[in-house]
Amino acid sequence: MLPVRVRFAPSPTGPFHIGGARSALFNWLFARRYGGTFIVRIEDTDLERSSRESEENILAALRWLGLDWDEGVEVGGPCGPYRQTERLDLYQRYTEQLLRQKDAYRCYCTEEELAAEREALLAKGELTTGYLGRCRDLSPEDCARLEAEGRKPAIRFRVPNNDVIVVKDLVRGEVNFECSGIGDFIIVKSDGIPTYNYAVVVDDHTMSISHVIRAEEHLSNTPRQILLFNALGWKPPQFAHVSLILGKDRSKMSKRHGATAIEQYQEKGYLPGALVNFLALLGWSPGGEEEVFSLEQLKQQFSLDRVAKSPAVFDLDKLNWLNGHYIRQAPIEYVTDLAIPFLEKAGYLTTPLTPERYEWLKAVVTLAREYLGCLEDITDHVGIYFNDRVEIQEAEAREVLAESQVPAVLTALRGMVEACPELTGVEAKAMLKKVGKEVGVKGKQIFIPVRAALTGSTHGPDLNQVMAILGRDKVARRLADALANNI
RNA sequence: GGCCCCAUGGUCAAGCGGCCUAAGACACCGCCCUUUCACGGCGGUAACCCGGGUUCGAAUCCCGGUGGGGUCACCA
Repeated sequence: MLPVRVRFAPSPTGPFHIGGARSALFNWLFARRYGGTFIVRIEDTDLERSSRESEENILAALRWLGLDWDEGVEVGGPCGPYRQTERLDLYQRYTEQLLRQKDAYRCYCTEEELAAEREALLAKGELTTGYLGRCRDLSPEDCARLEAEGRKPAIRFRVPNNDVIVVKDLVRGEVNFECSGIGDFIIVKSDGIPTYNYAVVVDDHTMSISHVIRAEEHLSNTPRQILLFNALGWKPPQFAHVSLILGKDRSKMSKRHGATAIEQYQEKGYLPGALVNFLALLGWSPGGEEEVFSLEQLKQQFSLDRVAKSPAVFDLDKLNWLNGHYIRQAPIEYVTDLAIPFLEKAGYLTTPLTPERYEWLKAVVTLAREYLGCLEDITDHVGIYFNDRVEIQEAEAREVLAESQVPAVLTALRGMVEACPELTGVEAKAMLKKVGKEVGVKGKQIFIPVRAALTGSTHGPDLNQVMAILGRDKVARRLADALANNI
């Protein structure tokens, strides 16, 4: 078997899409699983829309996800350059070959003419399938005349008439396409830049790509590419077309379905490991009952024959669950560090933090992370620790505070707290117990009002820990406020 | 519309002719744990798109229908 060489070949024309990330992941996993090479190539032949900025975004996102590449932009390699606009002379060489072989020809039709032609056919009720072939058999004299008019030719590939192209796909099996349904397509635009279908073939061959793993939207392009491979006398790589990621309404995932850019998930506080785990399970399954996998585990198990053929709906609920799981499992310092920017942005915090403050923050995050689907949500759960005054969150809290035993409970507790130099969780627990004895009430009658007085809510994390985090002074003051009916 | 792909619970999915009175996960519901909420544990509701074949036997194979999706650019 040939050495495995796979590539991820994004076009840097916008934010890095979740679907692109999954393609990248599958390629990376495949390379790592079989000891192959993972290549990143930039397909920037759309001069209008491509930008260095979005190229850098994509590369940064790849690194953030933990997907490193062996060859490609920035790292170099033996098959470079890895940006298509830097390989123009290469394409030109093969264009000349195709022209010479008469597998390609110059087309002088303008975009306007083609659009008009298409419209005319549509008006007659005939749906078009590709180019009609006006310039297919131009004589050298015709070409000279057209060029004298100032027309710049594009170059089209001459699709043979009655052939059938068979795509042997590793996930879909054999897929047949009639050439009659294809129509001569442009391989070099009139500005001399190759089109996607052409550049991809030259690059995949010259980079010795063994497997092309990409989204299903490219399946119908594949026969064109195979035609090109054949005309150039090259052996096509193996193909594997992975089904698309769909939005809730079952159409291709797009902006209107919510966040589609990797960057957005990063900004909301999703952990790269969780995202990778989630994406891997979208369209691929290891078969067992386990759902949580590290990148390391994934790369040991991944295989194309367990890739599903049917499209998958992006389920945010499941992502949130998985991400929450990662947030709860990860080392507390890691999660704390990731949470800091969100807390800063919410105005709860200013950095740098003193070591004491950082330790305190870790305790806050420890309690808060139990509730999180993503880090962004942490700000909804920490107000009680940062705010100066307590705000009643629910009517029930107010009702609880109005109960008859409450003044005695709060007064007793307040006395104990004020007499205590440093309030720890252990001490808080002991105090609450003692309050019960002194006042002669127990259980809920103590805990719920104390919680309400301290946090404005009747539920929340472990009360002892909450008290320890608030500290002696804040607890004492809040108890006093509650006693004075001041909240 | 032409061409192509796909079809198991609301969602992700296991299943690759008998082990299926169909796994697991998310979501949902109940119970337990707990001072409360969450986490966690236990349990529950819920699916083979339809119609024909093939076969002793079909969720699994074949054909047709229906439904969904993709693609038909001098975008990738």
